[in-house]
Amino acid sequence: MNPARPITTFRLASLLRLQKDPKLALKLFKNPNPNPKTPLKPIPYSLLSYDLIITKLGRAKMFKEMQEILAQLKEEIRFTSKEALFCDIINFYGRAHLPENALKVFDEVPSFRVQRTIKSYNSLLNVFLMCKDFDKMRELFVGIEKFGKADACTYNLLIRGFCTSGRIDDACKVFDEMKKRGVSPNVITFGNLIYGLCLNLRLTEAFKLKTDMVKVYRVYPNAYIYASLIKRLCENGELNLAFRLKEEMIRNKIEMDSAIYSTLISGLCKVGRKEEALIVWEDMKVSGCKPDTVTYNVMINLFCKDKDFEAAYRLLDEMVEKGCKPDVISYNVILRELFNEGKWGEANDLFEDMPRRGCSPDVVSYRILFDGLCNGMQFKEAALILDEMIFKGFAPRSASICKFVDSLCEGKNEDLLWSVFNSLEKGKIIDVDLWRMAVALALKDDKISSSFELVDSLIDVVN
DNA sequence: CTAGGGTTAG
Repeated sequence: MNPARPITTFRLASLLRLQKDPKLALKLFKNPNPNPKTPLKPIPYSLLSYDLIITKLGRAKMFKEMQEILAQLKEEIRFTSKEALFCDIINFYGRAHLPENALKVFDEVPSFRVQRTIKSYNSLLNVFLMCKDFDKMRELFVGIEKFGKADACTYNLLIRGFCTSGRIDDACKVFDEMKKRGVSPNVITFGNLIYGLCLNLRLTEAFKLKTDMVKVYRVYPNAYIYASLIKRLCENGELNLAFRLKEEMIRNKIEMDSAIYSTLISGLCKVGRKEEALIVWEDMKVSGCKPDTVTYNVMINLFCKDKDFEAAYRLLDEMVEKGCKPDVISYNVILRELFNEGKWGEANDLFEDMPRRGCSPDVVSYRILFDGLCNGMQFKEAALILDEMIFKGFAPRSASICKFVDSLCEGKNEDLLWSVFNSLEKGKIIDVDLWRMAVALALKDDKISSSFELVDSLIDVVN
C-alpha cells in the first residue's frame, strides 16, 4: 500500500483497530496522514474511529487524552454516538476507582445529543458497587425514574451490593421488591443471593434457594451457582458433599467449567489431599475443559506447597505456551514459597524478572519481598525494596515496618535506620506505633543532635 | 463488556 496516499475513513478505522498500543493509536488518530508533505485536508473521522480511540484510551486509563477526544466528538454533528460508548467510559472510570469522574460523564451524556436509558444508569450503579459505596448506590436508586424503569440488571446490582457487604436480609428485601414490581428474577439474581448466603455461612438457606429457584421460578442453576456452593462446602471441610454437587452437575448436563475444577482442586489441596487434587487436574484435561489462569495458579500453589519449584516453573512455561498469561498471583505464590524456603536470592531474581515477563509486581509482591528479605536478615536489600515500594505508592504492612525498625535498632544499624525513616517520611506512612518507636529510639540515642533531627523531621511529617 | 462464581497474600 502506498504510504503517501491520503488515508481513507475506512482505512483509519481499521488501522486504529489493529493498533494495540494506545499511545500509537492516539498518534495515528491525531495525525492520520503519515506523509508530512501531503497538504492538510479535513480528517476523515468516523463514529467508529472515535469509538475505537476512546475505548483504547479508556482501557489504558489515559483519561486526560480520552477527555480531549471526547470534547472533539461533542463538536461532531455529522453523527450521534451510541449510549454504549458512554457505558464503556463510565465503566473505565469505575475500574480506575474514579466514581466522581464516572458521575460527571453520566451527567454530560445529554450534551452529546445522546439519550440516557437504564443502561448507562446501571453502568453508573456498577461503578459505585465496584467502589463499595453502597450508600451512594441506594441514593442513586432513589432517583431512578428519571431514566427509566429499573430492570433485572438494576436489581441484581443492588442485591450484589448488599450481599458483598454482608447485608443478606437487605438483599432479600430488594429481591421481594423486584418481584412486587413485576421484574422477573433471573439466574444472576439467584447467583448473587446464593453467593451472599454462602459468604455468610447460611448454607442451608442457600441450598433451599437452589431448590426453590427451579420449583417456584423455573430458573435453573448454572456453574456460577455451583461454584459458590462447592467453595463453601470445601471450606467447611465437607468435600464429599462438594463432589456430590459435581456429580449432580454432570447428571443435569450442566457444563463443568474451569472455575468448578479450580475450586475443587484448591479445596482438596487445602486439606492436604494432594494426590486426589492431581487426579482432578488430570480428569479436567481428559474431559476437555481448558484450565485458565486461575486453575494454573491453584496448581502452582499445590506444587509450591510441595517445594517442587521445578514443577511450578514448568507450569509457568506451559501457561505461556497455551496462551494463558501468568498473572501477578502466579508469581506471588512462587515468591512467597521461595522466601519460606529461604531462597531469597532466587526469589529476588524472579521478582526482578516479572516486568520482563509482562507482569508488574503489585502491593502483595512487594510485601512478600519486603517481609521475606527482613526475615532473611537481608536488611540492606529490604531497605531498598521499602524505598522502591513507597515510591510506587504501595504501603508495607505496619507490623512489618515495626519489626524491621526493631531489628535495625537491635543491630545498631543507624545509617540504615535513618534511610528507612526517610523513605517512610516520603510516603507519609508513619503511624502511631512507629512514632512510639522513633521517640523511644531518640531518647535512648547517645547522639543527641541526630535524635533531635529525627524528631524534628517526624514533627514535619505530622504538620 | 449495563449484572454473577473459582486462585495468592493479610
